Amino acid sequence: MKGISIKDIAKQAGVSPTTVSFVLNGKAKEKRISDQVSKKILKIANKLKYKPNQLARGLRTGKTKTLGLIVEDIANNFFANVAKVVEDEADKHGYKVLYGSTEDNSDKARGLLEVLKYRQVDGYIITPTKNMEKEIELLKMVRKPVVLMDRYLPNVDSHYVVVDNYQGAFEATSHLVTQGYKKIGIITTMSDQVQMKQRMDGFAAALKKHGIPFNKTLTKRLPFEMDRAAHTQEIVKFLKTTKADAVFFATNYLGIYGIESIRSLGLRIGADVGVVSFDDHDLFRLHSPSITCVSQPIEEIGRQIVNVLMKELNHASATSQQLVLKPTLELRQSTIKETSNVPQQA
Amino acid sequence: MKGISIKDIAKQAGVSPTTVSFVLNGKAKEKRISDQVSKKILKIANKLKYKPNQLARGLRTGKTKTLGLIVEDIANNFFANVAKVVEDEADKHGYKVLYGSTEDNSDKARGLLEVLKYRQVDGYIITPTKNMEKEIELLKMVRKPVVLMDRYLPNVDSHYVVVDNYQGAFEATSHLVTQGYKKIGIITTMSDQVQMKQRMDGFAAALKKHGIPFNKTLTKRLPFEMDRAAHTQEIVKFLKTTKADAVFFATNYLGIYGIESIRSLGLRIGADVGVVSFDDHDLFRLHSPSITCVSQPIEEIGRQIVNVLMKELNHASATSQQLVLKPTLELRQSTIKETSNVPQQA
DNA sequence: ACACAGGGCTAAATCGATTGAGCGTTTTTT
DNA sequence: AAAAAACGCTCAATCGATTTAGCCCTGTGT
Repeated sequence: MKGISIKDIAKQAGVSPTTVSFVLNGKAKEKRISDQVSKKILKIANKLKYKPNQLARGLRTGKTKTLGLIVEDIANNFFANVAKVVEDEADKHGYKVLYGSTEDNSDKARGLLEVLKYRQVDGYIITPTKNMEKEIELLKMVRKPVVLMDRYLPNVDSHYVVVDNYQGAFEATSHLVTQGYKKIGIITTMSDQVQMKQRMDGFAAALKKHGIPFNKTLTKRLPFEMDRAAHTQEIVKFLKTTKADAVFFATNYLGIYGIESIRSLGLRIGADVGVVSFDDHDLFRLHSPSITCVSQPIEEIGRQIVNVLMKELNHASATSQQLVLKPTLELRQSTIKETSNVPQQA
Repeated sequence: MKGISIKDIAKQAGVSPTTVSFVLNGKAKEKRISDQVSKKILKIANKLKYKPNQLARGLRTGKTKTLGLIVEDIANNFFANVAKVVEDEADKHGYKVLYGSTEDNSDKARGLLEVLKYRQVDGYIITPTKNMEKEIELLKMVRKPVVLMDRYLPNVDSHYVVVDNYQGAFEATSHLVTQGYKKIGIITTMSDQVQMKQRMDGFAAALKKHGIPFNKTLTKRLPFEMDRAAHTQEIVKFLKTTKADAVFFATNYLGIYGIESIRSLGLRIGADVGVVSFDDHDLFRLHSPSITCVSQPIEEIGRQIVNVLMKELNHASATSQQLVLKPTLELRQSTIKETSNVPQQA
């Protein structure tokens, strides 16, 4: 039950393993192997359904045809969807994907990197956590292609694919203002990473532009590692004490917790509390009222990530590719203040 | 920037690579290596932060410490959550996970298996598609541990971890009946695989038990590969023509499409059309009205899968472990017919 | 007729770890 | 005191593919 090896082919063709290797790697011309022999080898390889042993090849070449995908949470809608696109795209290039979730925990992230390193993945797709600068630089040093996603590290010159978080938050917040909301709060994560900072900045800039003073008490930052109950509890407290009439939730899971919290207070989404969340989700689309959100172009994010990575794997480019894709503001009912909020199904 | 190898340690310790290998593999005693040398080697290995090259090791031993995870759709809530638990659990045993989605397409599944095979994964977690009997048997033949999930193949004796689909559907349907619904339909997939068959059977048995005749026109089967729009279109058509007063949706995505469809018709979920879906989802929990569903114990599913696989990897057992976990019926508002359906937030 | 240039292919080293066989020394057995 | 066993460790082959160096042969130029 062993696999077919290059030796088996060599034996059948009456040539050396070397020749077989040359032919199967498309170096027949370059290595001046005759067409006769070439064809014969190809035919036999086909007949035996030869598949190169990736371990052996990897051992020799250092290439494993494997990518490492480090996300914040593979169970999260956004990351799971990206993971799917990434898998699909990677597959087109003959790559497989090893994945792992950081839970936004730097130690876990470092552990993952460690494992992926000694598993010798060829390239990395990383949702970086705090203080990962050194690790990323190290990967650059050893010439391992890296593409950051969802966020990047301001002090590290690297490839990345993100969305325009500032713009997304700005539009979302502006929308809240133009819809007539006055006391607009933001609920975000403890993270002081760039994507959150930008969402915060976009939020603040939108308020400023519309002449609304930025009120620090209307800001709430919650740690990722808190559980659902604690999250909703905190959000409820926030809503009660601030009496905000609209909230911008800076990630999808905060949006979900937020909906839960607002409803548990008996407040009407839209009419009593305007809601916008970052990221789209089936829940946002189908909720009553439906939830306005900043939607990320997931397909394109995934495609571009792999795209950049493949370019690097083929021949490292001198300059970093830094793609900032445009998010879309999905206008829905959760930001309608005026009309009373009649559920669709009534 | 090369990694530390066993040779480097050997050199520093002034012993042969063989000795180092023995010590690092815990065979010091068995191979009668002195404590002195053992400790020295261990110390050096630690100092140099030696990490074995998995490729080399795999090439020699045939073990890659990698698992293959084949799911229907990694972007699907259920599978993504299982994937996360699987990754966590596998990690505890030093295993990494390669994943892939079948899209319920046998050819894609076969392709994935093929790739995983020549990547020499040590064990397989498979959500089988139609007609995969031969492939699974083949894996058994070559003594590769396999655990099926979500569904199993009736004609193949293999390990699996599933939920009691019959029971779940039975309870869900019984619940609909006792809530006063009379014309109960089921929307399921084209798949004639066991999990769907059992859900169908559980559905039918519940009707029968309550003296409701099974009406074939109240059954709708939709192909996985259809897109969202086509799905909702079909469901709308079904609802219009059958005038069903309740529907059991056999999977989470069908439930989601179903909610969309019912609402687009202006019908009230619960009051006009009772709804139960298989699988839980944030959307079901937070929808207005909230959606009654059959919830699968995801944590335990993931844990057991890895558990069974690890047992196999250590020493193949003679008998197949076939775990059927109990799902939970989450009672929510979508199956309340009597009271008019007031959204929570009103 | 002799050097030289391809042409067509192969031997052997290599990647890093594992492992069966075995070698010299000391200790125990009888 | 000779034989057997126990010690403590190493040699070299092996996994499968890649790759460098180079061998032998034929044909060309001078």
